[in-house]
Amino acid sequence: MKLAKNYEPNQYEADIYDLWEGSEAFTPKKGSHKDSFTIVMPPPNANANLHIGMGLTVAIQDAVIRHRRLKGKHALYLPGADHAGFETQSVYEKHLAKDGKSRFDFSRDELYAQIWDFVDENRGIFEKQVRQMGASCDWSRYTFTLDQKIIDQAYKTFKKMWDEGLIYRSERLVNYCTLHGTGFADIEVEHKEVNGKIWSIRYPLTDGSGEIIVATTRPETMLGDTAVAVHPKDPRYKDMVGKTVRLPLTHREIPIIADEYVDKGFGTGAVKITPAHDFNDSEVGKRHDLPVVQVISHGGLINHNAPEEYQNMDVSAARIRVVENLQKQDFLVETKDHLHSVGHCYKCGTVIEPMLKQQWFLDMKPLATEAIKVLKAKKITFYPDSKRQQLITYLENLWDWNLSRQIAWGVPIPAFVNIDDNEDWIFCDEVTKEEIEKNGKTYRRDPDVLDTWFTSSSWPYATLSESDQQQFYPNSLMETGGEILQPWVSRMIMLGLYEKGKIPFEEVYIHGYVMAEDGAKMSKSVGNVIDPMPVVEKYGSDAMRMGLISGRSAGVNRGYDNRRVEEARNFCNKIWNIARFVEDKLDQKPLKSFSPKPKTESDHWILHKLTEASDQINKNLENYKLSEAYDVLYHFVWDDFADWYIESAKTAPNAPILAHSLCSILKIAHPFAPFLTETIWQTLHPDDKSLLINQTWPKIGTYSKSKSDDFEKVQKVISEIRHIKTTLQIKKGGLYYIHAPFINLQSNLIKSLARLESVEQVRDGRGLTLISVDEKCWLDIDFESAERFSKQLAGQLGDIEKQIEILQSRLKNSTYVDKAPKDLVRESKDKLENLKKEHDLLSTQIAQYKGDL
RNA sequence: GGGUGAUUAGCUCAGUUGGCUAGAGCACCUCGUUUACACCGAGGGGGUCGGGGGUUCGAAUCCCUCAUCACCCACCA
Repeated sequence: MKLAKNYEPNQYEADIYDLWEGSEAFTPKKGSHKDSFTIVMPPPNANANLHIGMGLTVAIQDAVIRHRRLKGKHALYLPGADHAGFETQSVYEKHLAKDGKSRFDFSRDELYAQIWDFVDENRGIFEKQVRQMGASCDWSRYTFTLDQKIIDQAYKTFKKMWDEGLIYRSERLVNYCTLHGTGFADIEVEHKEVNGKIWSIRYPLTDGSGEIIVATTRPETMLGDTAVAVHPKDPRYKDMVGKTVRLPLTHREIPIIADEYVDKGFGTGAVKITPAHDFNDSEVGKRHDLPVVQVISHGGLINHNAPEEYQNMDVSAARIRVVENLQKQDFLVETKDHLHSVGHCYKCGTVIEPMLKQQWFLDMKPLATEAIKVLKAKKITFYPDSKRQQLITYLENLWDWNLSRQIAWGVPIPAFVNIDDNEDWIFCDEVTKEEIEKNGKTYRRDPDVLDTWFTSSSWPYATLSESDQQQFYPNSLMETGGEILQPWVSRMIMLGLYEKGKIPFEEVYIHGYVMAEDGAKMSKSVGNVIDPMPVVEKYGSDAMRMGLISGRSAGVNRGYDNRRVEEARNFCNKIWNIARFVEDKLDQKPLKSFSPKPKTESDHWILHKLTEASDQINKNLENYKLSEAYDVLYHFVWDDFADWYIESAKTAPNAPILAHSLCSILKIAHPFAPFLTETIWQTLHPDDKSLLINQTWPKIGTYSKSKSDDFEKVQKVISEIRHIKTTLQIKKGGLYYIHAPFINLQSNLIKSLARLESVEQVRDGRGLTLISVDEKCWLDIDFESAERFSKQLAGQLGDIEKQIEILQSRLKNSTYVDKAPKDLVRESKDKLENLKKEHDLLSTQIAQYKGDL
């Protein structure tokens, strides 16, 4: 089989993936933990097609996995999908809305079943797309977050925490979205700056001795006020503490209390306290044992605890009415504009209402403390390291975690309450039943489900069987985007330590977001989301992967750049054509059957360069410098191998060296361009069942360093001549054809390239031609370009003189000679010597050139 | 309010403990009718590394300060 002229990725990619998947290549062999390498894929949401960010995820993770596999590790890349509880349900609700329905038209079980089908369909699409991107995952270990083993693990953990008193049930303020009808964890609330107003309101003292003026941004909540607070050391209000005020509009009598929480400098220094609808107020209320008056319902309407006038109004309407009435009754002192931060539902943008609710909470203190310890001890390496500190800060300020969600799509909370007293809770994992009997009593299931992060936080071990855990836990690398550092990475660390007593992974690599091409964040509502699949179809999966990796470093957000993908596509084609050239010289023998025997200087040089490149790429990949590794590969293959070695090898190709080099290039390029390299490998091993994916990283080649250096000297000469006028070219039959102005240089060059003893000269009006005696090689000298070059040479001479000056003054500086590292000083001296020589050479050349003309 | 990161060529970005004339890709200009490749080859132009100050023999790199832009966190009514 011959390689076609251009690389057309979509002709090969699907077949190649099947070839891999059909073999055992993706399944790691059994072995020790030390000899293994694991990445458990952060499960993408199973509710939608993949976007380009997943392309980057796969590109990075798969490159690392393939590299470790080539290095001889038992590499496991475990794929998965996330049911993404609330996320998925809200996507599905949008589907329902199109048909004019809402989730409240269905029972929980019906809804659950419908979403299950919906997700099942999408999961197929997503799995196919991950395959198209070339991810070398072990599909036999594929895990969905609603698989029984994950649920079992979640219940096991839940029970353990329950038994140890870490999980508790409590009526507390939670972040509540009145539109979605569910509570959230703190991390899910999005704070936005909002231009609001701040109102100052007169609260008259009941004893008629005056008034106190409070400032608030939410006047409607005053319907539920149960106190006014001032700072204990505030002289303005010292005498008022202990008195009571008559709450305007509702006319309830509430006390004035003193609490450290109040900031004397803000507003009027007096704060209204609404324990039912504000987190701070709730804390103050607890300290002072204040009553809690809830005036906003879970649907976001004012309830029966408020005066009738306001009942069933929504919050914003109530606010307007309250302000109007305050003004009418002369309680309003002033209104000012006020910029402040307000929590919003991250999905629908509804203002989050702090709402009193019975929920399950997890006490985070003990878990966080352990996690902070391992983070501070650097037991886990972070790329970039700044993310580690960020996590510590987060963990240090963590509040208890609200585990309850009032949605259908998720893992039911395995808790049942005694229907007689509504207080006696028992743990039971028979969650398919609504009610159970125990000890002659009836218990009803908690209708809520667990926060999706609670189940997915066991991901590093729950995905693995018992025996797998021996080999693959802790995982080697957790590679993920920065947006889930806090909600997910932190919790995996806490739960891993809690359940397994070990860190869940040894290294964490955080990639930045792929932004839209203009640098803005991609979002569905803006409509600038980039779909990776058309990119894969147009340029190939390899080009997309390399294009995303190229020039991108850990933790940094960057826009998608199609030029990078085109660059990578061209690179794929370059490798392809290198393979075609080499294929011609192989004489039908399999690529890997050659052992290299370097003959010429260039042979030694390319083996040296190859060794250097494979070494650097290896080191960069080990340190997760994907972009740098790719860069080394790109320039080695293109500049060194294609532009220098192949060009110089055209006259007398050394097949074993070409074959060996290509063989190595395929291996070191494989992590970046798996499809392309495997396609070439398969084509060049027609009668062989071996797979490139299973080969081993290239061994260090043997070469002579001095001969390699010799070739670099030749390169330098050639470069100089090219600089004069372009063409070092090979005619049919392998003739050199060179334009150049300098006889001496030319003669040397011809000799070094063609190893000739003598040359003949022919001169005409336009220039001078040098021809080797056997007429296999000649140089054509063009006076016109020589003229141009003379100016450049003069410039060059000037540059060298400047450098000499700098070096000389540096070396005259005694502090430099004393303080700078000795080898640096020596280097400077050597360099000065070389520059001087170069200067002399150039001067003579210029003189000679004038003679030539 | 607190924190983090960024600012380098026309564009998108590299530049790991301070040390070769600051790099790449794309774009631009000149040249080339080459059986590996025009998804190509050779060459070229283009940057006072955001401004200012400091430390140092030496700063894109360390410190201070100012400016602009991102992002994250947060219970100041």
